Amino acid sequence: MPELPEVEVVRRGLASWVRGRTITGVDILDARSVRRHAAGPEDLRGNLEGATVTDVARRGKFLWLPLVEASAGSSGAPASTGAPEADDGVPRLALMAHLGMSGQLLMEDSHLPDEKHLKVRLTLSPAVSADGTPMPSELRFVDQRIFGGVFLTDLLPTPDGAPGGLSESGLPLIPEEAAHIARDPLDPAFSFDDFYTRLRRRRTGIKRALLDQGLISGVGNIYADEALWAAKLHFARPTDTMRRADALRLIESARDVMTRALAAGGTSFDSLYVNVNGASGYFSRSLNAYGREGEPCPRCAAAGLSTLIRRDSFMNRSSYSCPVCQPRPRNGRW
DNA sequence: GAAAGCACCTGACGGC
DNA sequence: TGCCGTCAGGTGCTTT
Repeated sequence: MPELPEVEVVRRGLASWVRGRTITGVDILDARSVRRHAAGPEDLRGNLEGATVTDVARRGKFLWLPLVEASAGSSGAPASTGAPEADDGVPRLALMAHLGMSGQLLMEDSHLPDEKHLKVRLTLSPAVSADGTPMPSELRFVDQRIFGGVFLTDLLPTPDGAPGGLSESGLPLIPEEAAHIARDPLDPAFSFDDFYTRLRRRRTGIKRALLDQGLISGVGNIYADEALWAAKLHFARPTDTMRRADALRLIESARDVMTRALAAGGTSFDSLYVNVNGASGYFSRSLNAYGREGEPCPRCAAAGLSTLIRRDSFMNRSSYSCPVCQPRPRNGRW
């Protein structure tokens, strides 16, 4: 299941394949995967055909391809988003993608058979690699559970003038649909002070806050559990009791676990997450708490204790923690 | 306005 | 063998 490291692996993989290429064909095989494009599949197709991809950017788990449209009037396609037409090479539109639970963005040659859950296919203009070999001609969006999708959105200037997301170009542009998403711990523009100030204003538990993409992005259930385990914090710890040192330790833990996951190519439990070349990551082997119910807590084991990781139901999903390292409060005091 | 609950969705898996 | 229920979980919408 893709979280921030997995999406970043995909972004880096895609960047080398699609920058500067023009979309020459669009096949929408399942309208449910483009349901967030309010104007419908035909409008999406009309706007994409002839557009050129300038970059691949990401904020949190949202990924987008900034687009320079074909010259005004050449395609006859309506500009459904209302973005001003311009011919200055600056992208005004972006193709947004969210992988949801099971989405994949794959670069493949056209002769390869369609995947069982292929939803959208973009055919790209021919290009060759630095070594002269032809690049794959298709960008495919594959999604088994259909929690993800692709849609078109306007690009807006960022309020602070900082890059809208991680990308090679670093343009200060952000898709309208991602403007509410906070920056993630790996983003150079992430502000711990801002995060901590907003965290203290919340009246909820720390894990629920970690999963709120408007407060901090990129953290999903897996890395929330791993970061909380590393920081020795219980998932239900009230946010307004979080000391600055607690919050700092938590953010550094999240940053550390996601950096290591990124280096390992992401976390894969099954075939639902793969990179743009279809390969799985290896970080699941390095998880300390998530998915390890009934197994010894590594930290307790190192101290000679035989504590077992427990699983609790939380927010209609599972939460894994160590009852000794991450204790519940005593007498209501944290 | 903020927090919490729920629907969406498909495949794997266990129990009968 | 086949059916049914449960589980997995990110996001947006609805309810409180």
